[in-house]
Parts: sequence; structure tokens; C-alpha cells
Amino acid sequence: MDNKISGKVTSRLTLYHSILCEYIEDGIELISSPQIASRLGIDDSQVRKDFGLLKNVGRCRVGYNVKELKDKIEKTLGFAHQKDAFIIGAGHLGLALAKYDNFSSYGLNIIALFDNDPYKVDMHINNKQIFHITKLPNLVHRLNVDIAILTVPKNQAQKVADFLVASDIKYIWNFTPAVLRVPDNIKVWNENLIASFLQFACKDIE
Amino acid sequence: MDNKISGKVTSRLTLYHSILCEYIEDGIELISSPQIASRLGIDDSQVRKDFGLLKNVGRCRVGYNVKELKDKIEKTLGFAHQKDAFIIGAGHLGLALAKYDNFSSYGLNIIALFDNDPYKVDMHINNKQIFHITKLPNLVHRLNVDIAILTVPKNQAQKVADFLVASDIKYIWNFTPAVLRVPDNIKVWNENLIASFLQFACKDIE
DNA sequence: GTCATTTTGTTACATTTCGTTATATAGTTT
DNA sequence: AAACTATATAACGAAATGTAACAAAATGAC
Repeated sequence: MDNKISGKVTSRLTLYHSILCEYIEDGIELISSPQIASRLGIDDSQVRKDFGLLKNVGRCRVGYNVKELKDKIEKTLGFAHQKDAFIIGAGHLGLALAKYDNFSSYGLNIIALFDNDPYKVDMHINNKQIFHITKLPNLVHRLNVDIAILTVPKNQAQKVADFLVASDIKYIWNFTPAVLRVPDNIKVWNENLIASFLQFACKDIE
Repeated sequence: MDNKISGKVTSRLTLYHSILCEYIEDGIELISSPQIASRLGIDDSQVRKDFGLLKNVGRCRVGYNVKELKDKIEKTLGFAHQKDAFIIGAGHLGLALAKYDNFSSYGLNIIALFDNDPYKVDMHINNKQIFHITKLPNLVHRLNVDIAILTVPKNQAQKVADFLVASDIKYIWNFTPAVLRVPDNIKVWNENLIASFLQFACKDIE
């Protein structure tokens, strides 16, 4: 990506996007920054500032064209640039992510799942096949996939990560609580649910 | 919470904690900031600075006592202060979270699950019962639970959230992509997987 | 046509946060 | 005692955050 957008802005952009989708469903064509701001409980000038990162699409005294704005957000966040990924671990979390249809509209294509449980192999979930983990290296190369979504139990995480690296996976979206050791050229993105909960809990509860 | 700790620090503290757990499993009693830093690929003085938020427990030229440090992190992040919660939606994601044993050791007790599917009612997952959603208001009051983890499909999210609010739930950990409308006195914490993926994708891929 | 109003787009600003660097201190080892 | 390693704290500059301010533009009222 050429333009570097911070995490907080990215997060807000997805929220704007979600609101825009609602407006489209309701057949509303225009939206203003104060409307969005009050919906999210934030400052309206912040909304406009965020939109400044896209392209100027608003019209004074009128607001923004909902569809146009939605397109700009999608383009900026790269929804169009589809990326293929495998889910490693067909437990509940893996299956939940596989069923999460939304991903594909945001640029993430789940191609298949992998597990070491022979009972699960060859099952299909949401039109995606579950393969035995031993099939991974072959499919990585044949389908040219370099993103893995890791949803195995914690105590297997490192072992599986090593296998992913050996299979030429380059990016790991890590849903396990394990702190993975990987070579420098492999990128790991930790989905830290515990930390997320603690922020939630510490900030707001008691 | 009296001490306000930023999200990034909280996140790092959980990573330190995870590493400390490894050391305990391996029976190692001492750890130094450079060790932790190199494990995570960050600066060692940052590690010490983070630890400064706890209490000074390190000994020069020796390092930190692993167990002591782990306790301090747990106390600071409030692991000891157990919080009870219900999971709303017994789909794959709800079940995955219910099976996620780690939560309880980090202060989050999942008490039960709720769903509107009669077929799922009365099943148990990880010793937690699935109740019909109509039982929620009663159980909220009887068990004094005010945290709900929302894992229902997006198109039901708002309707269910309204029901949670009417049932006296005060905190909602929202795993759906919906932007919820709730009264001011209700706290919502959005687990924005899409935004998380986009940060991952934008920063590192291509 | 004029004027008031609303909304955008941009700039400015004050605050906070971030991660590193630097420094002094303390404990271990040789 | 000297050298080394590790901690604790202060200082620093860079970056990011959210808010406020303001001019320009476009609409609608009169």
C-alpha cells in the first residue's frame, strides 16, 4: 500500500463503511459528517478529516454521496485487491471464520481449511474444503497462497507455525495466544483477544 | 481501574505474561529484559519501562523473578478480579469463545450461552449450558451478570442488542460487524476483525 | 438577487503517546 | 578492585490524536 493509514483511522473507516451500507439498504443517497459523527459518538470534524484521506467527494451544504463515499473507502482500504488465505485448524474458531462471509467483500478470500483430524478431512464448510494438513505444502505452491490464518490450540501453535514457514507461508494471522517464533522474513499479526478484553474491562468496568 | 494503561502497553503486558508462562513451564526462575525484548523483537528499555508501571521488582545484573513478575502483571491487569459474562449466540464463534479456556485465567468467566435455536438449548459446551434466549433476563438478575459477548449473525445484532439492554446488560463485547445503537449508559466494545485484517493486509502485504 | 445558514475542506494547535537514548546506580563475576 | 551486566529513571524528539477554527461553497428563504 502506498498510503499509510493508521490503525485507528482504518478502524473508523470500516465503521463508516458499515454505516454507509445501512444507508444504501435504506435507499438514502446523501449523508453528512455530523450524521455519521453522532451515530458513532465522535467529533464531526474528525469524520471530515478522515475523509480527507480518501479524496474530496463531499459537496458543501449537501453532504456526501453515499455510494461514492463507500466506493472511495473500499478503494482506499483495498477491498478490491483480493488476497487468498488458508485457515489452519478446523475447530470452532476456524469454522466461524470460514463461515464469516463478510471477509470476501473486504478483500480476504478463504480458499480452504486444514486440520490434522482425519474425521474432518474432506468435509465442506461454506463451500470450502477441509484438507489434511499434510496437503498444505503442495496446495500453497499450486494455488500460490501465502497467507495462513492460525486457529489451532495454543499448545500446537508453534509446531504448526514452523510447518507453515517450512511450507512457504509468508504471512500468519495468529488467533492463538501463543507468541510465535518465526524467521525475520515472515510476518505475524497477532489477534490478541485477551488484550482486547482487558482493555475493555480495565477502561470501562468498575 | 485506578491506573490507566494504554492499549499498546496492555497488549505488550499480555505478551510478556505469555512468555513468563512459558518460562514457568520450563522451570526457569529468572528472566531479563533483553531476553524478553529479543523474543518479541522490541527494545529492552521499553520492556523495563513497561515493568516500571507495575512495581519495581527487578534486581540489577540478575533480572526479574519470573513468578513475581507474572503475579504483578496479573494484579495490574486485573486478572484477579473475576468478571462473569454470558455469550449470546451459540454458533461457531460463540462455541469457540466458550471453549477458550484461557479466558478464565485472565479474569473472564463465561457462565453460560444463549441461543434462539431450540435444537441447541440444553446442550453443554465446556461445562457451560446453552439456554434459550428467553431465559436471559431472569438469569441476568439471578446471577448478577452484566457483561454480554455478542456473537450472533450481523442481521440480528441490533435486535438482540436491544433485547440485551432491556434485560439490564450493561457491557457488550461486540463480535459482530454491526455498529450498534445503544443508550449512553451501555458500554460497547467492538471486536473489529475486518479492521484488524485490513491493518494486517495494508501494512505488510505488497 | 441578497442574505443567512449549513456543510465541507483545510489548517492550526495543544496534548498525548511512542520508542529510543542517555545516565546513574547496583549487584556479579573475575 | 575492576569490569561487566542489568535495572530504573529521566530526557528527548518524532509522530499521532482529537478538537477547534475558519474560509469557501452551495443551498434555501425572502
